[in-house]
Amino acid sequence: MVSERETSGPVELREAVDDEGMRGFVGYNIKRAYIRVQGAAQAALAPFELRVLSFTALSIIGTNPGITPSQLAVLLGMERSNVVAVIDDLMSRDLVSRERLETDRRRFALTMTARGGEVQKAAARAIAEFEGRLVSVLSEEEQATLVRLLNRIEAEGAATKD
Amino acid sequence: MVSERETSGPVELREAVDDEGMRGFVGYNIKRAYIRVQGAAQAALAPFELRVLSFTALSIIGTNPGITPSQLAVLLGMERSNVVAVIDDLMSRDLVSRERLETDRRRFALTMTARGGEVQKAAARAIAEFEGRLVSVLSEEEQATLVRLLNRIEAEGAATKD
DNA sequence: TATTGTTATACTCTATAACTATA
DNA sequence: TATAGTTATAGAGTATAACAATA
Repeated sequence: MVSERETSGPVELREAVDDEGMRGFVGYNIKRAYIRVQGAAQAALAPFELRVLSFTALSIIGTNPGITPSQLAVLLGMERSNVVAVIDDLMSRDLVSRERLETDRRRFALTMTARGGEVQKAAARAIAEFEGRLVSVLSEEEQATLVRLLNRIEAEGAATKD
Repeated sequence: MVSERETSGPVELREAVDDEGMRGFVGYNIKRAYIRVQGAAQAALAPFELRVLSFTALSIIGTNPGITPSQLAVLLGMERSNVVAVIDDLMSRDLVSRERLETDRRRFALTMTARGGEVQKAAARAIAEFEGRLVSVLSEEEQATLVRLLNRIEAEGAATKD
């Protein structure tokens, strides 16, 4: 059994360190790139007082008028219970409104307000601009390739899990 | 000014919903793929009672013997203060050990123990297996392309930020 | 009985501020 | 004065369990 230190003598400061050992994991590389893009999105959304999650919820409600909180939870990949606060926040700022379904009074139909549409549109432009500063190091074709490869991994993950 | 609902009459359940409106953002696609791969890594590490962050720290210490907590924090992309608990956990389980630097007694040199090396090796195999179930939908060449494209975005983010 | 929205709660992850010991 | 490690704390993000209203 080897001991914890291979060499003996005084311990010296290691000036150069790196994460090369982790780069073999595809997931690690995805994570690192994700952190950068997430940071850019947060910075872009800050002036609108929106978080990435809130913006995503707002956008999905906008393109899916009448969506219920439960359906939204599935798309956001989170529990129903955690969607409540997101919707409450968007409603309190008049970005989203809701209405009970007459056919099933347990459910609510969510819709984006006119004000919500304006905010969403401006926020989307801001994200595209900030994200573009990073992503534009890739050509349009490379961006399309990247998204296609990522989507295949995501789809396989869904297939494995569900 | 348009009203919140374009159509009038009773609200009906929208059976089909989707997130197509978000797919135009490269970051959204990165995030969704990341969630899948992160989930696979968590599942792979569960038997070892390691979290993704702990495994990453353990691996980096293993390939950078003598690294200090501050240097580790930089590589992990987090604050020094949050590294403390990670190191404490790894040390309490005899996966990592530390020793004060004689040249600067404020700093600690971190090293992986023999036991840590065994656990890291087994955990790395488990992650590679679980991650492989997702990533193997891509050819080796496609995987390399994916990593290369992600790394360029990450590098641009670092350049923009730092 | 089952489902939708909701509340309460806890745990993880992360950032900030302040402390200590060393430099 | 400045830096390394540490502690305390707070804010997001997320999961689980239990409840009321409705089906």
